[in-house]
Amino acid sequence: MERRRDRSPTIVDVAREAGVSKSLVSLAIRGEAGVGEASRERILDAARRLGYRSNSWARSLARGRSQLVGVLVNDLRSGYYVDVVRGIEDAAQRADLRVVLGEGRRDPAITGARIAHLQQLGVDGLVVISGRVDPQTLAQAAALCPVVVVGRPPEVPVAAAQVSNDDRAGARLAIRHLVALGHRRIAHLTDSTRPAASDRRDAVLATLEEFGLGTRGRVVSADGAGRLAAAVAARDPDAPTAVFARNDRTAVRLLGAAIDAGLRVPEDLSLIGYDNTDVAGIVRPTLTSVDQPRLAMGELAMELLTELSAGAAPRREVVRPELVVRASTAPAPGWSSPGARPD
Amino acid sequence: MERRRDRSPTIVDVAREAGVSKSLVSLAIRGEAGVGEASRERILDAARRLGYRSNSWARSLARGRSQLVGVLVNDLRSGYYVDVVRGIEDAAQRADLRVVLGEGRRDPAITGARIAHLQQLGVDGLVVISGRVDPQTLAQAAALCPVVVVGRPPEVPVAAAQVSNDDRAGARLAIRHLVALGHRRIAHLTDSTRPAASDRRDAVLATLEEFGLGTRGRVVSADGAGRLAAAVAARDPDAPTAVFARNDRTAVRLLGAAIDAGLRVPEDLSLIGYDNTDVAGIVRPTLTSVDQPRLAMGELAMELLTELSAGAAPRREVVRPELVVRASTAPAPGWSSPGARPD
DNA sequence: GTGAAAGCGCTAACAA
DNA sequence: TTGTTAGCGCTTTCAC
Repeated sequence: MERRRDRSPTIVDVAREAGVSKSLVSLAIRGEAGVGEASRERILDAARRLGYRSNSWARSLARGRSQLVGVLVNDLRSGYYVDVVRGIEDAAQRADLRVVLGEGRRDPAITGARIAHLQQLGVDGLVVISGRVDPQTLAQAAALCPVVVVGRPPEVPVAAAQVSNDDRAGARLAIRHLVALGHRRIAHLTDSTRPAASDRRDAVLATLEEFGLGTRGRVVSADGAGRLAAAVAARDPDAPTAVFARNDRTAVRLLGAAIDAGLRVPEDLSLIGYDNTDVAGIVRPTLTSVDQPRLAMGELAMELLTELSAGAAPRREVVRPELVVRASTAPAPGWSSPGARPD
Repeated sequence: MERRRDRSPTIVDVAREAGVSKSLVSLAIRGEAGVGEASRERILDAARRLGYRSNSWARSLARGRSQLVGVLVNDLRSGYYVDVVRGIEDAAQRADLRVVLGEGRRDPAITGARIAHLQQLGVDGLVVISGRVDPQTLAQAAALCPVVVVGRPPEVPVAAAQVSNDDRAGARLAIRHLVALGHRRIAHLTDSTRPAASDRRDAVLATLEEFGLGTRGRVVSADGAGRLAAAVAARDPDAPTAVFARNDRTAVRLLGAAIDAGLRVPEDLSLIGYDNTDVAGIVRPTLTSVDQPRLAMGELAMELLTELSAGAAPRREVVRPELVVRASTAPAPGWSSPGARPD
């Protein structure tokens, strides 16, 4: 009963062609020890002649694993995720694993569906790079296979490992940089209450307080970017001279609004983003931003995944962000020499 | 011989629990007809109780296909590819297929490896969205499963279907727009000789010629963006007043160089990109760009793939680009009223 | 070093 | 409507 007229060759065909048993072919093809030099030669040769291609469905079925790691990213348009993925891919390659990718499109429902799909595929492990994933989705996923979370979703199952950056430290870097430049009215532009965002916000307020710079009205919703720019343009005495946005996306949107409002950046308004994505180097002025070591985070994620698969307890790693100073930040208007550095 | 201590339940377990045979379970779970209402109920119930999850390796192995379509994109950072993927995913969902994604990182070698990997996975079909793929790679791929190419690699195997946009038409749109704005010295910024790029270039030159606007020195290499900006800034009488770049990436790089050189865009220099990616709306001034209907192209690709899988002959579809006018193009310096439109 | 045989979990023909 | 059985292509004991 041949299903397909010209089925592709199997180890049985190779075995017949080489005049050996199929078990030997299996060993030879995987490069296992315990095959005579002569047989090995004949087998590999026969395989080549026949154009043999190993069937991964059968292999996975027989071995009970696939050598596949699934990676779910929140949004492919953001260079942030893509860089983490590359870190993962590089590490995976070294571990002789293959990566399959899925995108959640910033939607928890789609994210859940894609995660289910990846697990359906039979991945040996899963890396979820998204803050937009329901705790329940994540818990279910972690029950099925090793899971590493990169970033900070609302909740991380106890069984899962995690890689994240120190958001409080990152926010402090940004605020201290602005204070050092003489800024006194500093606003934080944010639109989210998820852990990363709220930590950044808390750290902003704490740091402002530390410097005795009132915190009232210093947190602005991201959709108020236009109003904020207008206020600065109108020389509102309460308007900030510098803004730290929760990420580059938000910062770039404000930059657009500021330019549209006729402001000069950084002369009239300094601006800092977060994530140091490629767009930060593309816009003008180029954007000062807090950098997360994305490639390293990806590689770290694979490391944690490997540990988990080996049965180790899940670890949580926090990496340190760094400030990358570009052209969007300058001394506050009227600020001359920066006496003692505030830090 | 149990390999894993707590192996997950199989149809056999479900069958035992429901007191029926495993074939009936198989039918019931897939929702096939020919299962008694009572049995179906009992089976699904048992499956739920046991937490049964169908094993896709076994299913694929038994059925000879995976319901998977592989998608290879050139570069995930570009919104262009991502949008095409979304079109594909939407169409795939309707056809009850799942998408697995791979990235070629703008490198033919990596692209080849990823394509091989996707086929190793046993995809039923493959969509390659990349101009950066070797003819040989593509030919090998097309020999293994149905392949649809989106875009214009150097060569497309006869067995493969293709979706592309009319690059000549797109280039004409751009040039005509600039001519209509009174520009007479128009340059084309390009750095590639692959089919799409060279068609755009040819169409640019042909269109300039059509309008009697000399073509000498009108094609500038992309890495000459800085020099070009400098020439404009120096008021070189030969310098262009408008530039059509081969894509948004290149256009945005030139925009940066222009701003860095102290130029005002579009007052001193008009600028058009190609692809209408998200970055076009993000930079300031916003970028006029030639739009390819990416979502539709993705859906079309899935359509062609379905046809191919059904045994139809491969088709080549060419879609029409459109010009999206934004803020980076303005009348040429000294140009007053645009008499009769040149088109 | 090599071969025989029993699975892996599922589908699909065929019988009942 | 339901059960039986023979694969799908590979891995992995266990004999030889």
